[in-house]
Amino acid sequence: MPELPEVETVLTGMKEFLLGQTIRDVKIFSPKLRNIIPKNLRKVVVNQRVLAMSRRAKYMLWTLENDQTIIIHFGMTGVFRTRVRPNEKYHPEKHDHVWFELEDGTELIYRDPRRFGVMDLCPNAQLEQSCYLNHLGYEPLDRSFSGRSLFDQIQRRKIAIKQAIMDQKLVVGVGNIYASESLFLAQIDPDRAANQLTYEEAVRLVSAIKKILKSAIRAGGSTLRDYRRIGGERGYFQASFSVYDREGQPCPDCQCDVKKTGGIKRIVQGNRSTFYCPTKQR
DNA sequence: CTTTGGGCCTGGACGC
DNA sequence: TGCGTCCAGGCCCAAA
Repeated sequence: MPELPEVETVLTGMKEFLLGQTIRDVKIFSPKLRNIIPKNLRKVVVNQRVLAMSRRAKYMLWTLENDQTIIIHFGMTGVFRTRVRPNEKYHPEKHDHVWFELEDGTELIYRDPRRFGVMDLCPNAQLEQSCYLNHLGYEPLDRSFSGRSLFDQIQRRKIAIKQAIMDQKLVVGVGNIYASESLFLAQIDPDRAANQLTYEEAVRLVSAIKKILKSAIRAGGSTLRDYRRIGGERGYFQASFSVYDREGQPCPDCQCDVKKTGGIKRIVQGNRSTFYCPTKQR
Protein backbone atom coordinates (compact mmCIF):
# COMPACT_ATOMS: atom_id res chain seq x y z
CA MET A 1 0.00 0.00 0.00
CA PRO A 2 2.29 2.36 -1.16
CA GLU A 3 2.33 5.85 -2.34
CA LEU A 4 2.16 9.11 -0.42
CA PRO A 5 -1.65 9.57 -0.41
CA GLU A 6 -2.20 6.08 0.99
CA VAL A 7 0.37 6.53 3.75
CA GLU A 8 -1.06 9.95 4.58
CA THR A 9 -4.60 8.53 4.76
CA VAL A 10 -3.55 5.70 7.06
CA LEU A 11 -1.60 8.12 9.23
CA THR A 12 -4.64 10.36 9.67
CA GLY A 13 -6.82 7.38 10.52
CA MET A 14 -4.35 5.93 13.01
CA LYS A 15 -3.73 9.22 14.80
CA GLU A 16 -7.33 9.13 16.02
CA PHE A 17 -6.78 6.13 18.23
CA LEU A 18 -3.01 5.77 18.63
CA LEU A 19 -1.70 9.26 19.25
CA GLY A 20 -1.20 9.84 22.98
CA GLN A 21 -1.82 6.23 23.90
CA THR A 22 0.59 3.91 25.63
CA ILE A 23 1.64 0.66 24.00
CA ARG A 24 0.93 -2.10 26.49
CA ASP A 25 2.32 -5.12 24.63
CA VAL A 26 3.95 -6.21 21.39
CA LYS A 27 4.37 -9.59 19.74
CA ILE A 28 6.39 -10.37 16.63
CA PHE A 29 5.25 -13.44 14.72
CA SER A 30 7.68 -13.25 11.83
CA PRO A 31 10.56 -10.78 12.02
CA LYS A 32 11.60 -11.08 8.39
CA LEU A 33 10.32 -8.16 6.34
CA ARG A 34 12.52 -6.18 3.93
CA ASN A 35 14.78 -5.93 6.95
CA ILE A 36 14.70 -7.93 10.15
CA ILE A 37 12.45 -6.38 12.78
CA PRO A 38 14.76 -5.63 15.72
CA LYS A 39 14.68 -8.23 18.50
CA ASN A 40 14.43 -5.53 21.14
CA LEU A 41 11.32 -3.93 19.62
CA ARG A 42 9.13 -5.14 22.47
CA LYS A 43 11.58 -4.07 25.14
CA VAL A 44 12.00 -0.59 23.67
CA VAL A 45 8.34 0.03 22.93
CA VAL A 46 6.29 -1.45 25.79
CA ASN A 47 4.94 1.09 28.29
CA GLN A 48 5.88 3.94 25.99
CA ARG A 49 3.40 6.62 25.03
CA VAL A 50 3.17 7.61 21.37
CA LEU A 51 3.91 11.33 21.54
CA ALA A 52 3.83 12.16 17.85
CA MET A 53 2.99 10.53 14.54
CA SER A 54 4.18 11.80 11.20
CA ARG A 55 5.06 10.87 7.65
CA ARG A 56 8.29 11.31 5.70
CA ALA A 57 8.19 10.07 2.10
CA LYS A 58 6.32 6.74 2.30
CA TYR A 59 7.50 6.10 5.86
CA MET A 60 5.24 6.45 8.87
CA LEU A 61 7.00 7.56 12.06
CA TRP A 62 5.84 7.07 15.66
CA THR A 63 7.77 9.12 18.19
CA LEU A 64 7.90 7.59 21.68
CA GLU A 65 8.51 9.05 25.13
CA ASN A 66 11.98 7.51 25.30
CA ASP A 67 13.22 9.48 22.28
CA GLN A 68 12.99 6.47 20.01
CA THR A 69 11.03 6.41 16.78
CA ILE A 70 9.28 3.43 15.21
CA ILE A 71 9.78 3.55 11.45
CA ILE A 72 7.19 1.77 9.32
CA HIS A 73 7.06 1.30 5.57
CA PHE A 74 4.24 -0.64 3.92
CA GLY A 75 6.17 -1.91 0.92
CA MET A 76 3.71 -3.19 -1.64
CA THR A 77 1.19 -5.05 0.51
CA GLY A 78 1.55 -3.88 4.12
CA VAL A 79 -1.65 -3.01 6.01
CA PHE A 80 -2.63 -2.29 9.60
CA ARG A 81 -5.92 -3.50 10.97
CA THR A 82 -7.46 -3.16 14.41
CA ARG A 83 -9.38 -5.36 16.82
CA VAL A 84 -11.25 -3.61 19.60
CA ARG A 85 -11.78 -5.40 22.91
CA PRO A 86 -12.22 -8.83 21.41
CA ASN A 87 -13.82 -11.52 23.50
CA GLU A 88 -11.54 -14.24 22.34
CA LYS A 89 -7.77 -14.32 22.29
CA TYR A 90 -6.09 -13.17 19.11
CA HIS A 91 -4.60 -15.85 16.91
CA PRO A 92 -2.41 -14.57 14.08
CA GLU A 93 -3.76 -15.18 10.60
CA LYS A 94 -1.59 -15.91 7.61
CA HIS A 95 0.83 -13.02 6.91
CA ASP A 96 0.19 -11.29 10.24
CA HIS A 97 3.67 -10.29 11.37
CA VAL A 98 3.37 -7.91 14.32
CA TRP A 99 0.71 -7.33 16.99
CA PHE A 100 0.44 -4.27 19.25
CA GLU A 101 -1.88 -3.89 22.23
CA LEU A 102 -2.75 -0.40 23.42
CA GLU A 103 -3.69 0.78 26.90
CA ASP A 104 -7.40 0.98 26.01
CA GLY A 105 -7.39 -2.62 24.77
CA THR A 106 -7.27 -1.83 21.07
CA GLU A 107 -5.15 -4.33 19.16
CA LEU A 108 -3.23 -3.26 16.11
CA ILE A 109 -2.01 -5.86 13.63
CA TYR A 110 0.52 -5.40 10.85
CA ARG A 111 -0.03 -7.75 7.91
CA ASP A 112 2.17 -7.89 4.81
CA PRO A 113 1.95 -10.90 2.45
CA ARG A 114 4.92 -9.96 0.28
CA ARG A 115 7.01 -8.74 3.23
CA PHE A 116 8.50 -5.79 1.36
CA GLY A 117 7.64 -3.54 4.27
CA VAL A 118 9.86 -2.22 7.05
CA MET A 119 9.48 -1.95 10.81
CA ASP A 120 12.50 -0.62 12.63
CA LEU A 121 13.65 1.54 15.51
CA CYS A 122 15.85 4.60 15.44
CA PRO A 123 16.81 7.16 18.09
CA ASN A 124 15.13 10.48 17.23
CA ALA A 125 18.44 12.30 17.03
CA GLN A 126 19.70 9.97 14.30
CA LEU A 127 16.50 9.70 12.31
CA GLU A 128 17.45 12.11 9.54
CA GLN A 129 20.80 10.37 9.10
CA SER A 130 19.30 6.88 9.15
CA CYS A 131 19.58 4.61 6.14
CA TYR A 132 15.85 5.06 5.57
CA LEU A 133 15.73 8.84 5.40
CA ASN A 134 19.23 10.13 4.71
CA HIS A 135 19.07 10.07 0.91
CA LEU A 136 15.52 11.32 0.41
CA GLY A 137 14.66 14.28 -1.80
CA TYR A 138 11.93 16.90 -1.66
CA GLU A 139 8.57 16.37 -0.01
CA PRO A 140 6.27 16.99 -2.99
CA LEU A 141 3.74 19.02 -1.01
CA ASP A 142 6.35 21.32 0.55
CA ARG A 143 6.74 24.82 -0.84
CA SER A 144 10.42 24.07 -1.41
CA PHE A 145 9.46 21.62 -4.16
CA SER A 146 8.89 24.00 -7.06
CA GLY A 147 9.27 24.05 -10.80
CA ARG A 148 12.64 25.64 -10.24
CA SER A 149 13.84 22.93 -7.85
CA LEU A 150 12.70 20.12 -10.15
CA PHE A 151 14.22 21.82 -13.19
CA ASP A 152 17.56 22.24 -11.42
CA GLN A 153 17.57 18.62 -10.26
CA ILE A 154 16.96 17.09 -13.68
CA GLN A 155 19.60 18.95 -15.64
CA ARG A 156 22.01 16.04 -15.48
CA ARG A 157 19.43 13.27 -15.65
CA LYS A 158 19.06 11.53 -18.97
CA ILE A 159 16.52 8.98 -17.75
CA ALA A 160 12.88 9.25 -18.76
CA ILE A 161 11.01 11.95 -16.85
CA LYS A 162 8.62 9.34 -15.47
CA GLN A 163 11.49 7.43 -13.88
CA ALA A 164 12.99 10.70 -12.62
CA ILE A 165 9.89 11.69 -10.64
CA MET A 166 9.74 8.19 -9.12
CA ASP A 167 13.34 8.51 -7.92
CA GLN A 168 13.08 9.08 -4.15
CA LYS A 169 16.41 10.93 -4.17
CA LEU A 170 14.77 13.63 -6.24
CA VAL A 171 11.23 13.83 -4.92
CA VAL A 172 9.56 11.37 -2.54
CA GLY A 173 6.15 9.76 -2.37
CA VAL A 174 5.40 9.62 -6.09
CA GLY A 175 5.01 5.97 -7.09
CA ASN A 176 3.92 4.24 -10.25
CA ILE A 177 0.28 5.31 -10.21
CA TYR A 178 0.70 8.98 -9.39
CA ALA A 179 3.66 9.38 -11.74
CA SER A 180 1.49 8.36 -14.71
CA GLU A 181 -1.42 10.47 -13.53
CA SER A 182 0.73 13.57 -12.94
CA LEU A 183 2.37 13.36 -16.35
CA PHE A 184 -1.04 13.09 -17.99
CA LEU A 185 -2.28 16.17 -16.16
CA ALA A 186 0.90 18.05 -17.14
CA GLN A 187 0.52 16.80 -20.75
CA ILE A 188 4.10 15.55 -20.84
CA ASP A 189 5.20 12.35 -22.60
CA PRO A 190 6.54 10.03 -19.86
CA ASP A 191 9.36 8.83 -22.11
CA ARG A 192 10.91 12.28 -22.66
CA ALA A 193 14.45 12.53 -21.35
CA ALA A 194 14.33 14.41 -18.04
CA ASN A 195 16.97 16.92 -19.10
CA GLN A 196 15.01 17.77 -22.24
CA LEU A 197 12.12 19.34 -20.33
CA THR A 198 11.77 23.11 -20.54
CA TYR A 199 11.46 25.22 -17.41
CA GLU A 200 7.78 25.80 -18.19
CA GLU A 201 7.21 22.05 -18.44
CA ALA A 202 8.92 21.51 -15.09
CA VAL A 203 6.62 24.12 -13.54
CA ARG A 204 3.60 22.43 -15.05
CA LEU A 205 4.72 19.00 -13.87
CA VAL A 206 5.32 20.10 -10.29
CA SER A 207 1.95 21.75 -10.09
CA ALA A 208 0.35 18.58 -11.55
CA ILE A 209 2.10 16.36 -8.98
CA LYS A 210 0.87 18.54 -6.11
CA LYS A 211 -2.65 18.64 -7.48
CA ILE A 212 -2.88 14.88 -8.07
CA LEU A 213 -1.46 13.98 -4.65
CA LYS A 214 -3.79 16.41 -2.87
CA SER A 215 -6.89 15.14 -4.59
CA ALA A 216 -5.83 11.52 -3.98
CA ILE A 217 -5.45 12.32 -0.28
CA ARG A 218 -8.94 13.84 -0.28
CA ALA A 219 -10.22 10.59 -1.84
CA GLY A 220 -8.52 8.45 0.82
CA GLY A 221 -5.98 7.04 -1.64
CA SER A 222 -6.43 4.41 -4.35
CA THR A 223 -7.47 0.82 -3.66
CA LEU A 224 -6.52 -1.52 -6.49
CA ARG A 225 -5.66 -4.69 -4.61
CA ASP A 226 -4.32 -4.73 -1.09
CA TYR A 227 -4.50 -1.20 0.20
CA ARG A 228 -7.13 -0.49 2.84
CA ARG A 229 -7.69 2.37 5.24
CA ILE A 230 -7.34 1.60 8.90
CA GLY A 231 -11.01 0.71 9.34
CA GLY A 232 -10.82 -1.56 6.29
CA GLU A 233 -12.46 0.97 3.95
CA ARG A 234 -11.24 1.29 0.40
CA GLY A 235 -9.81 4.50 -1.01
CA TYR A 236 -11.67 5.75 -4.04
CA PHE A 237 -9.20 7.79 -6.07
CA GLN A 238 -8.96 4.91 -8.58
CA ALA A 239 -12.35 6.11 -9.87
CA SER A 240 -10.57 9.32 -10.88
CA PHE A 241 -7.70 7.72 -12.79
CA SER A 242 -7.23 9.37 -16.17
CA VAL A 243 -4.74 6.87 -17.58
CA TYR A 244 -3.46 4.39 -14.98
CA ASP A 245 -4.59 0.81 -15.71
CA ARG A 246 -6.78 2.08 -18.58
CA GLU A 247 -4.92 0.73 -21.61
CA GLY A 248 -6.97 0.99 -24.79
CA GLN A 249 -9.64 3.21 -23.25
CA PRO A 250 -10.21 6.86 -24.16
CA CYS A 251 -8.64 9.43 -21.85
CA PRO A 252 -10.93 12.05 -20.21
CA ASP A 253 -12.44 14.49 -22.74
CA CYS A 254 -10.94 12.39 -25.52
CA GLN A 255 -11.58 13.82 -29.00
CA CYS A 256 -9.91 10.93 -30.83
CA ASP A 257 -11.45 8.05 -32.70
CA VAL A 258 -10.29 5.44 -30.21
CA LYS A 259 -10.83 2.65 -32.75
CA LYS A 260 -8.11 4.27 -34.85
CA THR A 261 -5.72 5.57 -32.17
CA GLY A 262 -6.03 2.64 -29.76
CA GLY A 263 -6.65 5.04 -26.85
CA ILE A 264 -4.40 5.04 -23.81
CA LYS A 265 -1.07 3.30 -24.32
CA ARG A 266 0.85 1.10 -21.92
CA ILE A 267 4.65 1.04 -22.13
CA VAL A 268 7.29 -0.45 -19.84
CA GLN A 269 9.93 1.80 -18.28
CA GLY A 270 12.42 0.37 -15.81
CA ASN A 271 10.31 -2.79 -15.57
CA ARG A 272 7.26 -0.80 -14.50
CA SER A 273 4.10 -0.14 -16.50
CA THR A 274 3.45 3.42 -17.63
CA PHE A 275 0.13 4.57 -19.03
CA TYR A 276 -0.27 7.69 -21.15
CA CYS A 277 -2.16 9.35 -23.97
CA PRO A 278 0.12 9.83 -27.02
CA THR A 279 -2.19 12.53 -28.38
CA LYS A 280 -2.33 14.80 -25.34
CA GLN A 281 1.12 14.10 -23.91
CA ARG A 282 4.11 15.42 -25.87
C1' DC B 1 28.41 10.75 -10.57
C1' DT B 2 24.32 8.19 -13.32
C1' DT B 3 22.04 4.18 -15.09
C1' DT B 4 20.65 -0.70 -15.47
C1' DG B 5 19.17 -5.01 -13.96
C1' DG B 6 18.36 -8.38 -10.56
C1' DG B 7 16.48 -9.62 -6.22
C1' DC B 8 13.41 -9.65 -2.35
C1' DC B 9 8.30 -12.23 -1.53
C1' DT B 10 3.35 -14.00 -2.25
C1' DG B 11 -0.97 -14.27 -4.64
C1' DG B 12 -4.10 -13.66 -8.35
C1' DA B 13 -5.26 -13.72 -13.28
C1' DC B 14 -4.74 -15.95 -17.38
C1' DG B 15 -3.73 -19.51 -21.06
C1' DC B 16 -3.34 -24.25 -22.09
C1' DT C 1 -8.48 -29.26 -11.77
C1' DG C 2 -3.69 -28.25 -12.35
C1' DC C 3 0.40 -26.28 -13.98
C1' DG C 4 3.29 -22.61 -15.87
C1' DT C 5 3.83 -17.76 -16.83
C1' DC C 6 3.25 -13.10 -16.05
C1' DC C 7 2.06 -9.27 -13.38
C1' DA C 8 1.48 -6.29 -9.12
C1' DG C 9 1.18 0.14 -5.70
C1' DG C 10 8.57 -0.27 -3.54
C1' DC C 11 13.16 -0.18 -2.65
C1' DC C 12 18.10 -1.59 -2.33
C1' DC C 13 22.43 -2.79 -4.17
C1' DA C 14 26.03 -4.43 -7.21
C1' DA C 15 27.98 -3.66 -11.49
C1' DA C 16 28.88 -1.04 -15.62
